[in-house]
Amino acid sequence: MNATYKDVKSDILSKITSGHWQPGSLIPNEIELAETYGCARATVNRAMRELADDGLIERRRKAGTRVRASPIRQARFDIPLVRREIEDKGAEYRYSLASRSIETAPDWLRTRLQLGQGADALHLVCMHYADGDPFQHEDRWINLEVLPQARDADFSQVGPNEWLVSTIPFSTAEISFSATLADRALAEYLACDTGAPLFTVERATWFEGDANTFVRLTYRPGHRMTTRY
Amino acid sequence: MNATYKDVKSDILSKITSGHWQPGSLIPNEIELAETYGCARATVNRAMRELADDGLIERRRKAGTRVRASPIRQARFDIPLVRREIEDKGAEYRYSLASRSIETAPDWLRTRLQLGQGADALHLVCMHYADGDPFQHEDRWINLEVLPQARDADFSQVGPNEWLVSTIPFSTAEISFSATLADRALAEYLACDTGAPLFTVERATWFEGDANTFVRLTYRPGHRMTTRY
DNA sequence: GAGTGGTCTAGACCACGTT
DNA sequence: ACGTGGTCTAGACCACTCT
Repeated sequence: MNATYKDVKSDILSKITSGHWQPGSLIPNEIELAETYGCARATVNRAMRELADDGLIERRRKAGTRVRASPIRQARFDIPLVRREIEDKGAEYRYSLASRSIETAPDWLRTRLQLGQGADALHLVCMHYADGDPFQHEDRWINLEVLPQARDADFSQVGPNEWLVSTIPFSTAEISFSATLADRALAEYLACDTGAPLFTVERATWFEGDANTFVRLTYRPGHRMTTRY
Repeated sequence: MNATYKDVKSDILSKITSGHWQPGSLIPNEIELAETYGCARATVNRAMRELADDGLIERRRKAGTRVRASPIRQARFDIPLVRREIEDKGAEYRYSLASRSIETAPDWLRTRLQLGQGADALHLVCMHYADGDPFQHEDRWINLEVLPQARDADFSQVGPNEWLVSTIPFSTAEISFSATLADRALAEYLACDTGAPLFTVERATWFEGDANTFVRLTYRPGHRMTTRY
């Protein structure tokens, strides 16, 4: 009696994980569950909605609620600023700007960001250090048509990431992970051997339909991105 | 008037993304918002709760609700079965078992899974193909103390992943991504050059406190994992 | 048509944390 | 102490979709 939505959720969850309710099987409807747990239907509804969001059950009007046959496993990763990533490990963060130039966007970038022909872009290469050791190499392009103020921004002290976050805090992004080989330039930046396998993150972000930046982040050898679910 | 929680959510969202409500600023409380939108407080509450879940706002009792200064960026990845990953691309899936043996768990595995000394583990090496081309190499260890039935399972037709999902459908996991170099064996399995950079996923899963499996999945060169947020 | 989940309401009480 | 969000309730109506 007087069950909270958390009580209901965890009880149903345990019925599922224990195998008491088999994958694919039908779960009692909300009214029955409300009676079972002695609570309001809205309380059951919230518990069930969260379980559905977590990918454990599948709900359809009229057809009812079923335990997912093969649960949708999803992992969530926090995408922190490099500075935080480093400082959270208790290391000292240092940033440096390696190069800065204004270029007409190369073809691959125009394709990636859907830019017009001859569009100007600010090209930055930066390094992020943890306790003095190379941690991450950043190769960034900023769309000057959308962000003309980047032309006058000073990136020698503050990284473009932090500048961007304060300039356009909310945007949609496409992010992708892959493995790349250290070429000679990268090897020098990251103080590793040429040919080392490097974990790489690429991110393109948009704000209200316009692409504003593309960045390729390459981590020092051995870097791992970890999460639990 | 008669606003739904989706109306409220998207209106608040646009006030944030447009910069109308600056990062760090205080949002009106639920009662005021309910009056503004002409709906019940519960409706506003649901909208705000979802925005908080999405990492856009920060809520604290008594202190009120604020736009996050630096939004928590989080990406969600679906972790599909390889079979689905391949079939969803419209390619034909093929599986093969390369080796199967029962071994005492090596030290690194015992550490990773917190196994006792001399624990037996089933060691499987498998390949997953897309349209006949190598797609993913799977190096898996299954804890036989927890899953003794794996000893008699036939992994020649069905991959261990699918077997595990149907055997212990729900478990917690630790997953990590990295880049590794193709050694000679991997290069042969994946039909690539030795020294190629390979995207690698490692996953350890637990069920009710007991580790049941550890797997290292290595993708063919050039593989990317992509998502939007 | 009918059963199920999806959502809204008006009100209530509680839990937390700031002041 | 008090203001805010967190949650619950009992009831209502609606939207979807299966039969």
